[in-house]
Amino acid sequence: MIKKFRKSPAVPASCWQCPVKDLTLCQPLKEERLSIVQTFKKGDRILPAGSQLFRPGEVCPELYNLLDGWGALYQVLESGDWQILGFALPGAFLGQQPHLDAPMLYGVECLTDVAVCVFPRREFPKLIKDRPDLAIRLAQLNIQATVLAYDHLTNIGSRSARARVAHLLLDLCLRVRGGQVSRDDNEIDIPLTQHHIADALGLTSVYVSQTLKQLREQNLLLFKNGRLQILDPDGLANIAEVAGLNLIELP
Amino acid sequence: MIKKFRKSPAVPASCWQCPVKDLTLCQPLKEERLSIVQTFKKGDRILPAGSQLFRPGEVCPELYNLLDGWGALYQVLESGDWQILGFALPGAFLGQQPHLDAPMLYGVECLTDVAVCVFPRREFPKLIKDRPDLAIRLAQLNIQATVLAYDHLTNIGSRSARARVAHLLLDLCLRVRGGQVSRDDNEIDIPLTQHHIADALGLTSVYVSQTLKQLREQNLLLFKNGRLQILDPDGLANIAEVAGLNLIELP
DNA sequence: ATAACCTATTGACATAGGTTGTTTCTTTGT
DNA sequence: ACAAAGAAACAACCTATGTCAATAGGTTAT
Repeated sequence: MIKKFRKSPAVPASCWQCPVKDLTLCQPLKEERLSIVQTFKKGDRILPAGSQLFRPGEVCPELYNLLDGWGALYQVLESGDWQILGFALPGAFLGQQPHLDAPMLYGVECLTDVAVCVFPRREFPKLIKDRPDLAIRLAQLNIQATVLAYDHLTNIGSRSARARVAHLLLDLCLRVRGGQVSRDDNEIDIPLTQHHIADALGLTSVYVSQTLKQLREQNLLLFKNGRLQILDPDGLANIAEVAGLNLIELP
Repeated sequence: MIKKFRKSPAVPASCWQCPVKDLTLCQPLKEERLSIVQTFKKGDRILPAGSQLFRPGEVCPELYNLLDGWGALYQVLESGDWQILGFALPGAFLGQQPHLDAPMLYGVECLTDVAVCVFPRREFPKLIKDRPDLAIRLAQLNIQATVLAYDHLTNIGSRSARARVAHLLLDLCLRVRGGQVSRDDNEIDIPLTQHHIADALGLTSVYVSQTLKQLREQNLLLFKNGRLQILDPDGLANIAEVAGLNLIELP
């Protein structure tokens, strides 16, 4: 767990002060209409790094807006292996499932201290019912999630270890920065251990270590203690075999 | 391409005769309300096996309801490698993207002759706007797609080749059958070559061949010419390391 | 019936990445 | 400041899967 560079998260006083109101489900709600959500939400919550927002197999009575911090979506198999499905950044809307009341098909672990806004699951359909803009926004968020998963899938399924690591780190960098990586302002916090990276990419942590060493020795990047520096964005993108199409920008 | 066992697809005379009207986007529309879609849709289309519904990178002016046949969603990388992201069965709603007008981030290839119902993309928001039930249904379909992608991800990222193959075939069998696999009625058409399976699972076709041979010699399954027989569902499920949670049932 | 082309099978060999274990470095808590 | 726990680094060895090449069977088109 890497906490060093992270401030502890705080919850907003109200929806109008919400730090992610323009990123998450609430995006379509302008000013006065935000009260819809303000009265619907169950409250806010702070969770410590390492805790579970919910676990696979568990019936979870809530849905969450990630306000601050990072989460990891994961599944675990019989063998005990973890697979990290993706990383959730502020603005992510978490906890949805095909069947509202079914046991969760995946879990979310907090990678940092985390602040979430909590919605009651059972009432949720009522919230979006008769609110087409919210329903449309929900559909859009879910497509984004699908496409993110597709890219991750391609990364794991078709690339070498080096390319996978390069691609993941570049991608995270872009998501944190909202689309831009420049050569000067290139240092960001990525609260992941090499083990997390390994679990996300279907590799071993020791091989991730070797791979990062390689990339470091080629002056492509530095990754140390949850801090990433992209030294050579173009070189990295090249190694990552980015087909141009695969870098998603989020609206 | 495997056509032998397949009948050629036909398009329905109208939405009321649509074979997938209760599976796809239109599910919430009962009887008379189906006319909404009937007047909105652009028409139907038949595509031959091997053709592309749309290609990655291309701007696609339409959205599709898969009426009959199978498709494969895929991405391709610089190196020329394919990654199959998932298989589309009748009822799938295809062509969505985070940005309506952007070049497609993935492609869809027809694995069999295929019939689709065509929607104009630009007008699509108008269709679901003010129709919360459709918007909600859309969101739900998209969650299903995400969860399917998650399972696929876990399969590729964490399992051995044997387990991957077993898992994929079991999963397809369940999707075709709508949730049930019995020991007697266990033979289904799966219009895939070993090469498709390899591309979906991040393996080589020659290794898939060896793996299938193994599974065959252990009397677990038979896969020949696009026809799959599950001989030992429990044994297979065991090999597939199914954590119980991972078998999705579609509503 | 023949040719051309996929698709699958098999075998020999190569390698990317896994495993295990030890050491060293950081971070965290007292 | 020190101890304990967690991350990372390094090395020696191993194996699951890939690569290449040759063969054979099926399917489609002429």
